[in-house]
Amino acid sequence: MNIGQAAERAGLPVKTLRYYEEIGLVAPDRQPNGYRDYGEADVHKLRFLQRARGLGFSIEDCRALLSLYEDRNRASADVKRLALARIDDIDRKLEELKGLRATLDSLARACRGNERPDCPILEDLAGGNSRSDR
Amino acid sequence: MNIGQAAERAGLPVKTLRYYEEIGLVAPDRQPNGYRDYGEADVHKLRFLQRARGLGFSIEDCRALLSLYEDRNRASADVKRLALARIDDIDRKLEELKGLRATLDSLARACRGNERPDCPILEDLAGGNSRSDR
DNA sequence: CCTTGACCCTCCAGTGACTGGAAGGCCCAT
DNA sequence: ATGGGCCTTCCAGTCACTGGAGGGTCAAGG
Repeated sequence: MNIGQAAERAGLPVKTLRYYEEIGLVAPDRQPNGYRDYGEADVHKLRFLQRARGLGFSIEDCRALLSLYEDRNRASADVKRLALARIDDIDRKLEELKGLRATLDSLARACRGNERPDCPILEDLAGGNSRSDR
Repeated sequence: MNIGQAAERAGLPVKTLRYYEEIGLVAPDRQPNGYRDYGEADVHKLRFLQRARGLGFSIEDCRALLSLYEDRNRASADVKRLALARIDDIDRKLEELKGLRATLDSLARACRGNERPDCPILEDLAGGNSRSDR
């Protein structure tokens, strides 16, 4: 099938499919007229990628996952290791974001948000550790 | 002062200072030998940027924040609005990450992680909505 | 005076994962 | 034969830097 239909079925933009071919992730056949010719197995791989990317795996992770998936004799331990590493990444990111949120929230709460020029948010940004480092 | 010292005091890499000059965020004077010459006010702005970037404000947000900061007559409401918008961004990101984490976690829990080739993680990635769409 | 090493300069290229657009070829229906 | 929709390649841009080449400047030590 043509790239448009494959993209539709994979839930990915056409541009992304071309990009994935360029970096060697999914390489479709070519029709005599030069059009890419995606088969069912390609669409399957693309869907796999769509989902894995959506779960935040990097392209390189996806490449590993895909080769694990292609080679059904590989141990599921490898895949599990990748998934657990992703969970750790996510946990770190969550902590970081929660910290940011708390800081911004306390700043916003302290800010009256009126017409007067003084603003605790700007003061904090300006001061760094406020007056504790002077 | 030279760029190296300014970078040190702002807690930013030298390359970043040059980049900030290039995009017109902080433009230091020049010494006769062509070296950048950062003053106290510049260092102040750089620290401001370091902190704001660390809180996840984009460069464009920072540009707005900085001009608000420079112009002390502006209302703090503008700043508060920016901060609240950032909090909303963070909340959305947190929800998204929690969802990803839950999916990965349930997948990893279901995976025995042994030598056998079957793996619920790969099966989920392959199947999309698993069997509900066949 | 010369060298060494730390610092500084500009300019160019690369990152990740696409995205947008130009310029042109192919296919099908009218 | 013409129009519209698909397809092709190639190039440039995104964001916020980061790395490196190739060279200039400065202060200290021999």
